[in-house]
Amino acid sequence: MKYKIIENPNYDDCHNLIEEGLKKKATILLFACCKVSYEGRALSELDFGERIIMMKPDGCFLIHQDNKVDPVNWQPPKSRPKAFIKDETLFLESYRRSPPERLEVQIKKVHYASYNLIEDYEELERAGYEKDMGDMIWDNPHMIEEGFRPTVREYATEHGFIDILGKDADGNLMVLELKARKAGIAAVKQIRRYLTDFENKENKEIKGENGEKQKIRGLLVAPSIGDDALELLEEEGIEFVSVEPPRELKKDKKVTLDAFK
Amino acid sequence: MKYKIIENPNYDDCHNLIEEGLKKKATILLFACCKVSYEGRALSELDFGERIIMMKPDGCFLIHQDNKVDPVNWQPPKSRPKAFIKDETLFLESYRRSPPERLEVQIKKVHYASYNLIEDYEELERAGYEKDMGDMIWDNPHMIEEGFRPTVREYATEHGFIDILGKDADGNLMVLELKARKAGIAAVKQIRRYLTDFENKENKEIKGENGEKQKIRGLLVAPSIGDDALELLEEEGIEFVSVEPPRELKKDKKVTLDAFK
DNA sequence: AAGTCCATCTCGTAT
DNA sequence: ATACGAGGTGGACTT
Repeated sequence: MKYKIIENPNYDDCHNLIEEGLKKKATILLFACCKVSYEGRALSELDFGERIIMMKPDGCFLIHQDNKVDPVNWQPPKSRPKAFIKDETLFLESYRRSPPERLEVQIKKVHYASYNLIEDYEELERAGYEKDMGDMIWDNPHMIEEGFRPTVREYATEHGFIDILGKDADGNLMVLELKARKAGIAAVKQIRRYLTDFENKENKEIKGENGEKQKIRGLLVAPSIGDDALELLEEEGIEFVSVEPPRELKKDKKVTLDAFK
Repeated sequence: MKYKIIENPNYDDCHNLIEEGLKKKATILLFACCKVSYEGRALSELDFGERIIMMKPDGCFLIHQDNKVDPVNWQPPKSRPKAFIKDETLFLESYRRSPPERLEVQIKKVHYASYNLIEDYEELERAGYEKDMGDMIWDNPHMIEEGFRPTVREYATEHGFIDILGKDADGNLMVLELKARKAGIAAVKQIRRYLTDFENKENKEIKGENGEKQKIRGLLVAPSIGDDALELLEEEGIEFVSVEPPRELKKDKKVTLDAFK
């Protein structure tokens, strides 16, 4: 059986269904009037009201009000769920060891409860992220400028990792900072810090292979840039290159899997 | 009626229930096998699998797999939901104007569907946050040190807002950065930037009211600090004060409400 | 509408 | 286990 629903259950029946759902590694759903207490990284109380309660087989515990994307209270994966009856009242509990966190739900009235044996073998395929941009530029450096040769990705500096490091046609060092969304002031400052790292280490002018002088160029690569960020960027002598994050999903993996059927 | 559930519905019946739920401003729940496409700030595809779908009356749209706290796909509040049948298949859609985003769910099989008229007038009461710490220190400055007098909160600098600005018993300027959780390197760097702002503006030594020399002291106030952050902090001459965020819920509001019953 | 910053951020990944 | 950073961050608040 794929799922089980009981409507208007008493505490005992609901308790049994939850226990059964937990044992079967099912996802449990309740529409119930409840009161919620949380203590852990912070502290919270939510007085009685109707909510949707979800308990997933990985230990997640979610309590959703009738608005917002985020649950009003929750516990993360690997938390330990429990249901028990005390003083003739049904309680749900979820406990986490580290950091120590406890969620307690006092149930006043259950409208219905269900457990669901979910079959899902798919993972989300996504595109349009910073990493995708990095892959694309690494494979097509000319989209930054003719003659650009990327040499290192995630180059470690004192202030963090430089997304892409390379050289231009004249052998000047290029420091690329990628952003998959509109770039703000923070991104410009980040490049500034990377450049300072190089200045500190080996002075701004570096000797090239043939002994000629080399510059260090800072580039912000993003689909667009905010006005204030643009202003700061120009002051700092940093360059901006507009690149849209790639919006292509790789279907290759799926084709390969299909071939095994 | 508080809710309505239909089990193993055909597309038409499910479509009708969703339409009815949307019209009644209910929260809709489905346990269904579906395929999900998203295009907007990024791009994603999720092939057929069983999921829990939730549509809230504020326009939220959530698709939950059987793990993780976060939904695998979603739309934020104020998105426009729609259900329609095309090519004898049920589709759900949610559209958002700005930024333009569209979520499309192709339904293969609905195990059950429900709408739920949720009554909930409570809001979460919470404590243990940075703001609570700020309130507490503002009202009890001696917990930082004897003679500390806070003067400004959220003081604007070039690099952001200083949580609390004040003076010590000797009239030296104090820059407080608050963290409600264990402080990391980022917090130390943040204080460093604030101090630099002052150095740039008026040099590190500032004249006091009586012309005597004044120092600027940077303080990191948090329940604890990481080892690497502590190291950096000592190098930078910044001080650390251990303060736990307050963990008291204000119940006054509730008492007042009870009095009206 | 756009920017700023906190969060029980979550979640992945590397150490 | 911890540290670090990205995210369709979300959400509250300010401009």
